[in-house]
Amino acid sequence: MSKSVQITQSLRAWMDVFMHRSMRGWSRFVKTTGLSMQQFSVLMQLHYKGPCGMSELNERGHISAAAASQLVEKLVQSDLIEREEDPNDRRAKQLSLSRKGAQLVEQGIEERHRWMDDLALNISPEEGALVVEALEILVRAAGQLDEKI
Amino acid sequence: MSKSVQITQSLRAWMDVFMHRSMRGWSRFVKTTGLSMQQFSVLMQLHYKGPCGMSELNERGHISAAAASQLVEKLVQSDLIEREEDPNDRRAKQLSLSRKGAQLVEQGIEERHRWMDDLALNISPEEGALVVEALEILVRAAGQLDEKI
DNA sequence: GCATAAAGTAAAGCCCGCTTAACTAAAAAG
DNA sequence: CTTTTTAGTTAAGCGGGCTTTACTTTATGC
Repeated sequence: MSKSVQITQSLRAWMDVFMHRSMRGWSRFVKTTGLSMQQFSVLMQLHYKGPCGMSELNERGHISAAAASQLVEKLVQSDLIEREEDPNDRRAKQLSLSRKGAQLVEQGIEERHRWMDDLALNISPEEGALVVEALEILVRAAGQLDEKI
Repeated sequence: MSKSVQITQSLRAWMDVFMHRSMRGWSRFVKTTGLSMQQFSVLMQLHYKGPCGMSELNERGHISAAAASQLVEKLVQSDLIEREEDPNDRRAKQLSLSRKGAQLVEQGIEERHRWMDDLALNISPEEGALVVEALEILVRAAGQLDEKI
């Protein structure tokens, strides 16, 4: 078996294990919040990409402006995000996470991270060094991939 | 920084990169199929766990029997799964992927694997050996985690 | 300045997926 | 053999989320 095929296969095997676990945990968590996936992904977006206007939201989420407006309305009602007028363009709104929204996102991330932590406990220190090195390589490679797009 | 904290942090960093990429790709793919997430997850379940009856479906999916029945009905209509009477218990049904359903699942998995393959291209052979070794450790550790539950 | 474009909202309507409740058919229990 | 339980379906109804259309308000182009 060639080197590159071997890498590919290892990555695929790991992906299968990983996806299965994390997807299940994730959708379970989102369910407990009472929010829809869409709603939660708006929160995640605000967390990772920072505050933005309505238009960014509907473009990135591939939904209509009206849909985005209604989505946001609910999140504002639930006190999870804040919607303020943009001082530079009074038509536009600035959306940002409220304290409560930020906490919820943090909690979700924590949730996702939990089994990573459990996993770490099943790895010996010697193996750990190897794993750390390998993951750094992977994260770097993933970054290079993004640049190329 | 202690060894175990370092492992944890590397795992978390990788998870963030990985989840972001794969979730986005996945939901995009599912959208192209025209199926809902629920519907697709039934297909995935049949793929990974093999044929099963209706009751397994609603228990595993945390939905009512009625919901499962309707879900399955649509998938049968779309010719993605097959529903046959269980010869041993004529009340029960055996659900299995149709040829078309299996192809769709394969396609979805292929889709998920694609960027793993691109990633492999950004890794040198020397790094690759390290990565392969590390991923094997991780898959094994994940397996041990499952056993403990 | 006036027409046009852009940002967002409101309302009406549609489709989807879920739930409950009632039902059929078969198996198990007694 | 009758009763009860189990597997699954059907139908009615609700709510969510989306779209379209119409509208308001603000900015931009000529």
